[in-house]
Amino acid sequence: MTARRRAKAPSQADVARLAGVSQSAVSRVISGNAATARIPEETRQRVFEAVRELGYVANPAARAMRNQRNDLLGVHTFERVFPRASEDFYFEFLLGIEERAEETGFDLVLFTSTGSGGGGERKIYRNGTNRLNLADGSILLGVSTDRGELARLWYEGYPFVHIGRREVPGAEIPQIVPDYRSASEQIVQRLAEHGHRRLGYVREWMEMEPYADRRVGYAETVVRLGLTDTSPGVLGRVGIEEPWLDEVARGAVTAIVVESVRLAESLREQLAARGRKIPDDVSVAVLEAAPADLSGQWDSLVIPRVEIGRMAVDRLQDMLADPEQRTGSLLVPCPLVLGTTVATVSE
Amino acid sequence: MTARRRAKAPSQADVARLAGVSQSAVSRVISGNAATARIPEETRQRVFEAVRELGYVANPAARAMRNQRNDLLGVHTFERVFPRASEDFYFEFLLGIEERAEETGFDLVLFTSTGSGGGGERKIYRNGTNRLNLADGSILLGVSTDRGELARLWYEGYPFVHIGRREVPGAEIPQIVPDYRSASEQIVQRLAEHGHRRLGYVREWMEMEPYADRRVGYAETVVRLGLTDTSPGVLGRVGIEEPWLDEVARGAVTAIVVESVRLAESLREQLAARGRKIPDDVSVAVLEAAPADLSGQWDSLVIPRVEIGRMAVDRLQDMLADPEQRTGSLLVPCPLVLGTTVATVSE
DNA sequence: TTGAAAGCGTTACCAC
DNA sequence: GTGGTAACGCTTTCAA
Repeated sequence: MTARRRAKAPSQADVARLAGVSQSAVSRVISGNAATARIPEETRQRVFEAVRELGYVANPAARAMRNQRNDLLGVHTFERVFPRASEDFYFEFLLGIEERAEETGFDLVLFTSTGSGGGGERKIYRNGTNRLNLADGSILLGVSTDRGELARLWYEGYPFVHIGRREVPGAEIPQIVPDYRSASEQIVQRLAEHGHRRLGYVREWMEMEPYADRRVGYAETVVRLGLTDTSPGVLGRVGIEEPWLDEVARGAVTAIVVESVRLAESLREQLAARGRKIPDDVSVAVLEAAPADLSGQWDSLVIPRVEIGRMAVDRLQDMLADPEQRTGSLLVPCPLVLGTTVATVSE
Repeated sequence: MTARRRAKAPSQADVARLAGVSQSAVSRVISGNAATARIPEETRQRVFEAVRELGYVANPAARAMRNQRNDLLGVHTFERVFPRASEDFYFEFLLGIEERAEETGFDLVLFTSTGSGGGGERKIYRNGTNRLNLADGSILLGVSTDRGELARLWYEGYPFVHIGRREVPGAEIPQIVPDYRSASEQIVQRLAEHGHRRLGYVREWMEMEPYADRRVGYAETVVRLGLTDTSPGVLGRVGIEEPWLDEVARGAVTAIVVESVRLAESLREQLAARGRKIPDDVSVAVLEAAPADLSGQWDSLVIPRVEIGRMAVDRLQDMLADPEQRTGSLLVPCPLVLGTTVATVSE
């Protein structure tokens, strides 16, 4: 047995010739609903026999061209999907996307070619052509700095969903968005319930929407509950400042809300250097998903990534089924994680 | 600004009409090598202007049909790519595949639709049609129980590479194979160098090729170096048997080679229950990649998964470039990991 | 019930 | 240099 030299894949025409029927008959037997034009059993058999003999398989490109669809869902990440760093941001989204794609009978295209080559940011449009077009619709995820691309994509009417919030002026991009704002509200509320009235806020350097949401949720709730916050972070200053830390050590605030685990860890260290402990002296809550580690579990929140991936697939398929559904986003609740870093205020 | 209702994507014909040139001119300007048929700068400009105005983007299906290629690499896994279990078998292969695909400008199709729906085994052929065809060529990975599918795929001349060894009678499937045989040889050799002469072998229940390779490598080297093995495992009996363990505890063997971490852990426990410690009383080496854990690092081997993924992409692209290269596999060395579970024989 | 033929959007060949 | 045109493989309409 030797492999056939991939000469020319047999076409329906070949099958038709062998079976002694017309090409359209072959098409109808193979993919057409045999119901529409009932083919006599005997003809069907002849066709199937020829198919088997020739090893015919449909040419997907031709099908796609004719049908104007693919059953292909695109996944575009603005950074590499599988980063080498173990801190694997996309993985869980992909988990959900794959699960749901499998369940609904779609294949997935990972747009990797669009890379600029050097591992930098990936672009959707490259020399005028848009690879995403290959798929019926796409799920976009990651940090896109170039909003113009998103706007253009949306304007052109290409069906896509964005995972994570991204505002683009003039375009109502359908998004699946973790509800950081409400999660932040709940966290502040919980701190208040534990008797905390003087809070602090530590922000990351990023200015992306997900952070904006957290900040709005925090700030609003502080005001609504009549709490106070005079920390540098709430004014827009990034990171942890020394003079403020000294004030914290002196008891200026009883609870701190931090945007990331990274900053929270750093905060813990610097407080320790001043002889202050979490949560005995200061309570701390983190506004992102935080794994439990050696020193306990941060009070934090859950980002239901798998579920978000699944929702994105469903949302996209709704769009494909009904082009009217071109806009409309989904807000996904982020449950709180009760950890060991928030205590009732002692005073 | 409101999104265009995805009416009909503009085609080259539309562009040609607007620019007042022929359709073939448009094609040449856009994708044809402008060198072949030098287009005057002024014509090019007109075309580009029309492209911009219409928001034209090439139709990939038509291109694929015409060019008989896609620049799409398929990835077919016989099980779900992203398993929910954290023990993520495919992940590192994918890492390498993605890296290399990006570097070489190919996109990736993940064939998820071929699932039987229930999370069971995925099939390549379903009701006569072969989804893999969508991609220029594919990388297959995982445990395929149905060798007939592989044989058919190969016979039909579809370009693919298999990650991991899989023998299919009559088909010379190109494979990227971790060299377990040679790794096993080296491990036995190393045990011999540490003075071990009476060895034992513990095997998994699986009968797949990768295990066969390990067993051959082990058995051959035991014979070649004049060592002895009278363990149940070397005779083909699966797992760890009680009576044999008792013999081990009595000193019947000084070193044991185990096919998996799972079995090695179990072995450690059962030896401990008999008051025997690794490596003080018995040395143990594992024939798979073993993470360091609390009780130290198993003497084991490295499976260079990322590298294997990258090699698979390259191998596949060689096949695409030159259809003569339809056969030919690559053996990838698995370096040894020197751990803490092999000691020099004390007697 | 079956077949002929048009058309999907692209590229490449061959005249002009 | 440029434009017509055939061809890629498929589905579907329209006749027979």
